[in-house]
Amino acid sequence: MGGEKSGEVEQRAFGGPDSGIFRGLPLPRDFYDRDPRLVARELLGHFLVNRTDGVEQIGRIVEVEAYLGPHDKAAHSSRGLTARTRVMFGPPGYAYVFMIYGMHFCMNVVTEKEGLASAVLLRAVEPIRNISGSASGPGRLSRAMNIDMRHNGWDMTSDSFFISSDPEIRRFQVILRPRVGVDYAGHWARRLLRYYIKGNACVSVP
DNA sequence: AGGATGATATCC
DNA sequence: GATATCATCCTC
Repeated sequence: MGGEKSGEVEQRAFGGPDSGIFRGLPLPRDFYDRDPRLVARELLGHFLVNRTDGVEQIGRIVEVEAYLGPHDKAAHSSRGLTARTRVMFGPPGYAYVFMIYGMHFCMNVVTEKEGLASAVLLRAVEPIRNISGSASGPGRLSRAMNIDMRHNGWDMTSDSFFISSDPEIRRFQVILRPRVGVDYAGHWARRLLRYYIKGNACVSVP
C-alpha cells in the first residue's frame, strides 16, 4: 500500500462560495488513523474549514506532504518526543502546528495511532470562502486561514476547525514529487511524498 | 542571493 | 547558556 506513483482519484467539489452555509461534516477520526501517504492522497480536493475566529473560512486542499514517522529523517518526530512534537506522537485527527523561521506557521494533521508520530503537512489550499490573499505554501496557507499556535493540538473532528468532504464529485490527477525544504534529510529528501492536484493554479511549487 | 525573526535542538 | 538550524516568504 501507499506506492509512490501518480494516479487518478475522485475529487469532491463544493457548490461554490455563494451556496449558503457550508453543511459538510468533519472527517471521522478513522480517516486519519491510516498510513500518512494514503491520508495525504485522499485529503486532496477536500475542504479545510476554520470557524474558530467567528468567520467561516474554507479552502480546498490542493497540495500536501506526508511525514512517515520517527524513521523518516525529514520528520520532526525523528528527533524523538519533545515538547514541540508532543501532538505528533499523540492520537490521529489532531492538528500539529509549529512555528518556522520565527514568523510562519505550518499546519499538519496527525495520522496513525498514538506513538507512531506520522502526519500530513497542508501546503496549499484554493480559496473558496472568506480567504484573502494567497494560500499557496504552508506559511501563506496558515496566514490566509488565520491558523496559529492556538490550533496546535486541536481536535480536527470538532465542528469549529476540521476537514470535510462534499457530495459533488469531479476528477483530477495526482502528481507525486519530492518534498520541499528538506534537503538536509539525505535520501529521504528524494522520496516522492509530496502530492498535489495536477494543473491546479494554487499549487505552491508545480 | 540574502534577510527577517524566534523557537528548537544540540552542543558545551 | 551559546549557537546553528529551520517542513518559509519576501525583496533585491
